[in-house]
Amino acid sequence: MLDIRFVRENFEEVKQKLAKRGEDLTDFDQFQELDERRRELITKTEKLKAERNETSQKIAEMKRNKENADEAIAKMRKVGDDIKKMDDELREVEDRLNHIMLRVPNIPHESVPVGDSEDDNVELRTWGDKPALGYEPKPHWEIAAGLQILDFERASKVTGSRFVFYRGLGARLERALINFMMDLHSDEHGYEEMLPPYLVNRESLTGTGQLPKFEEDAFLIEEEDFFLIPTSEVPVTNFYRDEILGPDVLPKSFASYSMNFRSEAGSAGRDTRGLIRQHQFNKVELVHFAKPEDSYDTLETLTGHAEKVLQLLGLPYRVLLMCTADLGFTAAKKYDIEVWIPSQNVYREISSCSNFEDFQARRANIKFRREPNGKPEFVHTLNGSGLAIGRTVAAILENYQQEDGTVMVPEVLRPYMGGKEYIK
RNA sequence: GGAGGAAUACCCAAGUCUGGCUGAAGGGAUCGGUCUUGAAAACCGACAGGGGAGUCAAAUCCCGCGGGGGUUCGAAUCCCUCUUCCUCCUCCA
Repeated sequence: MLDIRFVRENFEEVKQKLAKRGEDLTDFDQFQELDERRRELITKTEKLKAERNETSQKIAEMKRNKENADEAIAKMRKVGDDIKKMDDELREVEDRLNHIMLRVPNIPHESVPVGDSEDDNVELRTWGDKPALGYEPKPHWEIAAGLQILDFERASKVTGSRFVFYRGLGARLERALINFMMDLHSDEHGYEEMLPPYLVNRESLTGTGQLPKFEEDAFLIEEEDFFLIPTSEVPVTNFYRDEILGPDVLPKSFASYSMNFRSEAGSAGRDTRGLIRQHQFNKVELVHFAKPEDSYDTLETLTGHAEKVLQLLGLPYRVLLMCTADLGFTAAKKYDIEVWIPSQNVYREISSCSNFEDFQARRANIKFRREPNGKPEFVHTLNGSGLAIGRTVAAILENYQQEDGTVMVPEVLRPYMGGKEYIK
């Protein structure tokens, strides 16, 4: 959520910046009117409340002195009615204002390139050599079928499309990657390890920005009004919701492994085969809470941590700076890391590292103090995948495939795979 | 799932029955000071915060006793509702 004061004082500038994202701003135009009406009602109603408080004290005094207070009481009854009416209108105005503000996306950072589509994203760097296979690379689902390590068919029988059974060394590889990444981030990169709840309430999804605008993307347990998490970002960022962190807490970073659940509404027909787009997938997520002046340095560090995983696994990748059109709702700046997928001859997103500045902190009400008795300020939140496990498995199967149908195990994973050099 | 109990400030805790000088007692922690070579102890002092309206900035005012409603001239206190926690029973990995 944007700072309402900032929006009030810089309305045209904000509008202009949001327009760069291609936002529909018809509702946003009501902001000024509602904001003004709100403050007008607050002023009036507070004046009456002050009068009521004062007179109530007098009534109490009169009662103690056994004097007659009927006249004052009658007068206050009328004032009470007026307050109630105005408070009702105020509530309605605030609801409408809130409705608008919760749907306004973040303002892009000045270093973000303006663009109309994903074609305007900027490739910053590439890493690694694409494997020279000397034959037509097989897609990972074919490799997996040959090795009997993934079973999509039985998963559709048991559940439905976009689900999968991992079996044998496939399951072992998935588990190895989770452990490898969690060890790397907690032992080498200084993250505190975390295992979060997989179900969260509405407030949490609102805090990180998935609600109210993107409810159809999440799975809902209607009975309890709980949502399956689409990413650890949601529970871990909301870990500090409605809190004021002491001076010694920041910077704080968590590495969280979780299963993630996404409805993939609107993605029908895309990536229907293989591990790329599943309703359920494992991911190690890196979440940072930073002081405002540090958050852009933190974004670089965070991105480096995600890249490190790919480097150690020996998987070729590139890093993109996302343009204004491809930023997503909550980010002020975002890097995507894309891994090389030989069978498709393209790079595919495997990590997304974002700085939300205080956008999520405002929604989730997460603050910190610089001094023990200092004024609370909003923290900056960031997160990035470190990495999406399913897509990493796909990348390993394809980049490490051998002509005989087996797959070499990247060296760093062998200790996690019982020393095995090949999946065969 | 059944039966009870509880939620007050950073922590503990009185106040709730019986609504009104409660501007929420008291203790601990914390911070500042005295003392000390330094520290502890003791003593002295500070200690509701947070949000909002307002203003150049203030002053001032509003809200606030788990969340949300309600009753009343007036609510920590009465009513409704939700959430969380605790005890016992039942069930369970």
